[in-house]
Amino acid sequence: MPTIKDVARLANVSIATVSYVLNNSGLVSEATRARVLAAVEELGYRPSIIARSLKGKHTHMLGFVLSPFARQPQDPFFNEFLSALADTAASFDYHVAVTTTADLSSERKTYEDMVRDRRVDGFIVADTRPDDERLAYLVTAGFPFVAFGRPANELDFPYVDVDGRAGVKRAVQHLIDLGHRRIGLIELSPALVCRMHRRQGYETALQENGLPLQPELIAVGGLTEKDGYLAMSGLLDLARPPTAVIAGNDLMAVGAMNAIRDRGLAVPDDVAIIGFDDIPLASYVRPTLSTLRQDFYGIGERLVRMLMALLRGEEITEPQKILEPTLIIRESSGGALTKG
Amino acid sequence: MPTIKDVARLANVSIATVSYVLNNSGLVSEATRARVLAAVEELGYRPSIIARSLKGKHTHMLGFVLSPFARQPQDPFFNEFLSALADTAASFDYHVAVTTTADLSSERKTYEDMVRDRRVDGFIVADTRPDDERLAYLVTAGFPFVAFGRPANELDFPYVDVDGRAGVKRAVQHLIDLGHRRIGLIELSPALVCRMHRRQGYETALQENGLPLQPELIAVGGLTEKDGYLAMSGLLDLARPPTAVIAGNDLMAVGAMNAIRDRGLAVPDDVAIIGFDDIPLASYVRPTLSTLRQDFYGIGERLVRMLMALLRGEEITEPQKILEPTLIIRESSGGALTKG
DNA sequence: GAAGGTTACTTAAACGTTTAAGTAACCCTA
DNA sequence: TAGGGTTACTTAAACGTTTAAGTAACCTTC
Repeated sequence: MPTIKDVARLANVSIATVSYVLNNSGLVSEATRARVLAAVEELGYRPSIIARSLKGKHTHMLGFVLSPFARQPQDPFFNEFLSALADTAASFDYHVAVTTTADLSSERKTYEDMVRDRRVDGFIVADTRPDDERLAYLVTAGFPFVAFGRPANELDFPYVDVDGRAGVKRAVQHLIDLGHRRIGLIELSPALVCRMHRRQGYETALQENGLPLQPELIAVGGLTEKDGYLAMSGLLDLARPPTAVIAGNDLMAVGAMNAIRDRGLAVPDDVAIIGFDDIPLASYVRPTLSTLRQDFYGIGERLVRMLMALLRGEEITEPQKILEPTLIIRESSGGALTKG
Repeated sequence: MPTIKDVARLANVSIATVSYVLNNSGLVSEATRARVLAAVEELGYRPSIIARSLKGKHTHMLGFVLSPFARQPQDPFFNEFLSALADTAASFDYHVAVTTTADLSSERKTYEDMVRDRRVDGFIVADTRPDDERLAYLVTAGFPFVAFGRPANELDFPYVDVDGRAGVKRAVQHLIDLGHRRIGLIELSPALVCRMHRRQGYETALQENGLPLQPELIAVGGLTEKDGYLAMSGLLDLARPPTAVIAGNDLMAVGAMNAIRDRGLAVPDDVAIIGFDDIPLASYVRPTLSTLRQDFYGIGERLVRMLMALLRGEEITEPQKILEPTLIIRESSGGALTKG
């Protein structure tokens, strides 16, 4: 591996001159510049990022810590989002360091360690939570980061979020338009900030249509297919079960569909279902799942751009960006069938 | 951020002594060691990995490059495998740098860049291919790496692979035992080494049971659900379609099931299906999918352990490890129904 | 009681960069 | 023609570690 010294020797200049040429700083004559560049080419020289990092104060690394939530193997969020992070980071000559945490209690320590070890220049944090220790730590430590998801409190940082309120409201409206009057909600885990906004969308839609809010139609869900299965079973046990249900994510929606089928009922004829996310599974499952689409790739891309601006001290164009999810109507909501 | 100098000053020793204490090398008296450790504690000192990396020759980073194959959002391989890499690396105080490549042509360059920039100490390469440029490059460059998958040629490197031959053979035997005589195969992409072994398993099983090899029952597949759908459609167009089909992976198996259903036929009554991988989708889909399970998490874990041994110059216990996939019998093969 | 060994340190160089400060040559300008 | 400015470099320090080499004190051993 050639170093800057080898280049300097070959070009017959000092290492400082080589550095100036490479960084386009300082005053270097055209002739010398050409000689240095030729030497660089001949030796196949690449500056050591490590030496650069030691001198400057950046590592050219972005951190992404997998939370116990996102780590569920069936969650394709992971895949699309991470691809976006890596792709976009690469376009800035950055890389993404991925770490995991076994449990929530060690999560804060993981962030602290990465900060103290100066492993990364900034973080991308996903799935904001109420009382989010990660956000609290990073804000007080003054360490650069961006988040997928809003804060639950008054913490100030750049983020991208999806408008769960508007999304769920539109989904409920769609079901009401189809004639449904008893609409259930299988909620996301209370550990996620976005649960609150979705609940608001649900309540607002009912209210605007003059429908009563019936607490028994709101089931505590979670994250997994099993959570959805159990929540739906509970709703079906009611004296008057809902005729349509919105689930907090697609995984739970699929679980709900299985629960309905296992009772000998049909989707969407007996119960219509709408999910959230538009994971690939949504179009594989039969009946295909109506859902609210989040563009994970686009969100990841936008987050990295924001973080890069932050690191460079540039102005962030839209430091708090809310994106609308798209209602994708497939078979499970009955809308496509009724119309077509 | 305190440095080793601050610790040395506080403990009233030289920085060399601090370093010796921290690395458990050199001779340091108990009293001095205790004083240094106290100073470290008081200041909350952490050694700079960057400085360490500059001195030593390692970055404490492992590289994983997402190939255009693995990057398909619906491929849950990604998720489980990467979690394993990150988890296991963390247990060695290592991190995983994830990079993507837009297309195959730029892939080699991505590896070269990471090597030349000394970004990582070693690589984990997934999904070996015939004429694999990545392997060829890393072997000739003498850069440490381990692979998920065997080489197609005589290249020598440590790897973990799944015995696709034995797996498919067992699956075919299972179908034969259920009475099937016309068994089809939807192959994986020819760009993957493992396709060949699976084909061998298919052919061997037919042969051992005295069944003829009928080339028209072998369909060129690919990787995605769509590939499976198209391949199955082709098989169903035959004058005498197969009564059972093995697919190269679960995604294609699901595609095949949808193709069967869209013709008004039933799984497993008209055509039995067995997939490969046991992705989470396999148990969500109805009928649930019989498949050959690969333990992606376990494989990732094993690979990192091998790579760490390689980096430390230790002996690798089993440098070429072949694992048996497990045949998981669910509804789509008809076996469970017949028996139960 | 001097030679040699051990113990417990310190000094200083090195890793590969960046960059402030120094310098020498040249060209203006008054 | 001395003083000052510009140009085009070089020198050397610094970033935070590791580690070979040096050193001084003490302990053996014969």
